[in-house]
Amino acid sequence: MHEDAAELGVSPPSEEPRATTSIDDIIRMVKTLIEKGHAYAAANGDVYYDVSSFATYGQLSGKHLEDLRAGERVAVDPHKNDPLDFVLWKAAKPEEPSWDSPWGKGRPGWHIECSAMSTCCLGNHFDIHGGGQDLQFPHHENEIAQSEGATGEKFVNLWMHNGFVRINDEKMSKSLGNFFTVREILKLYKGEEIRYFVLASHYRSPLNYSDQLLDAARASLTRLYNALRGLDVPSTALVEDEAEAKFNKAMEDDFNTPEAIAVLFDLAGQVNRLREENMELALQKAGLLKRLANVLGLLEADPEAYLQAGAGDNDDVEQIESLIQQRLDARASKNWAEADRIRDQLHAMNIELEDKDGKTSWRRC
RNA sequence: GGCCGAGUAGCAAAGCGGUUAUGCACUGGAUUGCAAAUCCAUGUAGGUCGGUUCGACUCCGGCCUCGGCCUCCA
Repeated sequence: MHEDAAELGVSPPSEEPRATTSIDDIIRMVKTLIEKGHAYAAANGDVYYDVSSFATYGQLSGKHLEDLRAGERVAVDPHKNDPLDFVLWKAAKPEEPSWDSPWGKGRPGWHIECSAMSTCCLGNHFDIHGGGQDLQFPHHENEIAQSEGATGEKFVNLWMHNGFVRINDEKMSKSLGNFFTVREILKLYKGEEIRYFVLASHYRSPLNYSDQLLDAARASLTRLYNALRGLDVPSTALVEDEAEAKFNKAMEDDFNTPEAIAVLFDLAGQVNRLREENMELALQKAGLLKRLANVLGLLEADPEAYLQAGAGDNDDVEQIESLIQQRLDARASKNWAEADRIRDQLHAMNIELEDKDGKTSWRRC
């Protein structure tokens, strides 16, 4: 998993706590919740959270307790005071791993694990908590109730719930048989292409996967790299530019990456136009383009290297360059038929040529 | 059934009560030996039915469709 994440340009986490090594913290939090009147131990050895003790329960997901009770569809556990109460500590079952606790042997409930571990690693109050949209209720709702109930402090400032990946507008799932992994896609597409594909729609929206969309991502990225190609891009670029303000505004608006990417294309167009008439300014804009794209983890590669790299192996570079030289010779003697034949041959190898200023560059397509 | 969220041109995807989103694809032109890349110009939208407004893709309501959650597990 870490390898695949790295391929997509995802930074590794600084801490990865495990529930099984956080049992003491979990027990401590459950005890605190009981002491503060937010939880109760039932006769069967379970400990439950008393939802009615937390006034704002349901606020995150916009739910009301009455609606939730009305929607009950399943037989209620008789040990709960209220059907909505959820388990903090579960009495041990014979075949399951268990730990000692003040309430007897048992194991933690799912929700409390996350509250205890996040509080331990990040403190009582932290800035951003993310997760899939399916976790908003009840899991995140329960985390808030637990953490704020235990600490008396605000839990997190901002919740980010991402949409699901779908395939042909169907949910990706094992039962539908349309399940595949990042690793499999990485055989066909570069990590940066997948990253672009993900960033090209808002994180809250569902993301529909298809090879056509990955191809489109590839084409878009090619345009951006083409704008930088052949330029000696300065590492320090324009301090002030309208584009930067627009980019930042988009990102500050709940990570509106599609809008931020549109700014990148505006800059790419400017660079392309300025190359002819004002190289100095073109370089400044290119530097800005690269710097802003880097914020999104894009355009970090050398353009030439990127455009010539295949998704798989590429051990045929020598052959390609030899063919290009043969074609240059043919062109020099105005043997257009031979030149075109070689270009067709390269095209069959998915190589696209570009003649410019007497030189020929190539890229994979 | 209840509660949230969404429905934008050929494909994908944003903002915005009136003025070009953006990318790919398509069309015409420039450039090129021909291409490619690039530039210029242009076409194609807002699920549906109503309402508010001088004016709605944008606000309000109904309907339709899709997604998430509403039990356990993580």
